[in-house]
Amino acid sequence: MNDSKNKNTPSTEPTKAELEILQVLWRHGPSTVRFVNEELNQQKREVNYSSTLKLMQIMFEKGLVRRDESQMKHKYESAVEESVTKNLLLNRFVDTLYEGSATNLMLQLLGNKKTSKEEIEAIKALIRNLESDQ
Amino acid sequence: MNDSKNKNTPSTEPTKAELEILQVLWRHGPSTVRFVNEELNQQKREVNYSSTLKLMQIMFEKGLVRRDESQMKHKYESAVEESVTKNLLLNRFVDTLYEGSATNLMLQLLGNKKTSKEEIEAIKALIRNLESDQ
DNA sequence: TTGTTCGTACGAAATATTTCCTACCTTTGA
DNA sequence: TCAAAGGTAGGAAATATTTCGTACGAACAA
Repeated sequence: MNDSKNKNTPSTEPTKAELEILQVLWRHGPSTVRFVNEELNQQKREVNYSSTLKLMQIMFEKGLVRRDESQMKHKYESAVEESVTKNLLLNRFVDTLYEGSATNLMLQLLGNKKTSKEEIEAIKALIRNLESDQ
Repeated sequence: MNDSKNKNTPSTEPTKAELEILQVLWRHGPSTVRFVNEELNQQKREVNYSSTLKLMQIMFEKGLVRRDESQMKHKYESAVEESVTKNLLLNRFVDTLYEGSATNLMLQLLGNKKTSKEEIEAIKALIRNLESDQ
């Protein structure tokens, strides 16, 4: 089944390369292939224009993006919501690595050297807000 | 460069299937191929014995696992530490999806429907402990 | 001893994903 | 008008990953 009409949930998980493209679209809104390609080259790595084009065409077929073909330079935009997609990936991640337990992930995060003191502070503040809201 | 001598950091990211095998090894310690294969079939999905074997041989070449060949039934064990590997994957995940910000990930996690009330409670408790420790 | 079971090794096929070449059309500027 | 620049489409190659068939040796039971 293909739920390309469903604006939210990607029927198929975006691959790594597809995710990079989605990020550009989420950040910049409707964009041409050339723009996306230039962003990728600038932000990530060398990619040939036609590679980006092909990928975006595939994403179109999968329903991951919509496109406006009224102009020659097609405008592509994400067909899946950022938060929903990230949530999906996050859940999958937590399921496979932390037995589905967000707490386990948290523990890892808080013990993680890459998580700075400021980050931990921010997280604590976040929790305090949640607590007072209740 | 191949750091298979380094007990901790995988030189190459484990793939999805490799990760499944590592999980079994982490949970059960040194195991035979047959045991791992049976675990996978029970916990995850149908896999042919020789597929599991092949994968574990590849992991051996990559230095992801060590093996004891003194018996005919080789015993494999993880050559990469669970927490280190998970940390690596977690960091990569946070980098690609949340601009490297653990806080951003937290926000997503706390707003996530799949994260139960109990989970959130546990996280809060966790933070309270951290606070009082300081 | 001999056949059956269970092990390893390894090539190769099957899939999934990514990259790029090439054809061909449209736009634009000299 | 026409060449150059820039678009799309799509096939096919290149890679990465996963799966499995098959050969062959060791162990074991009849």
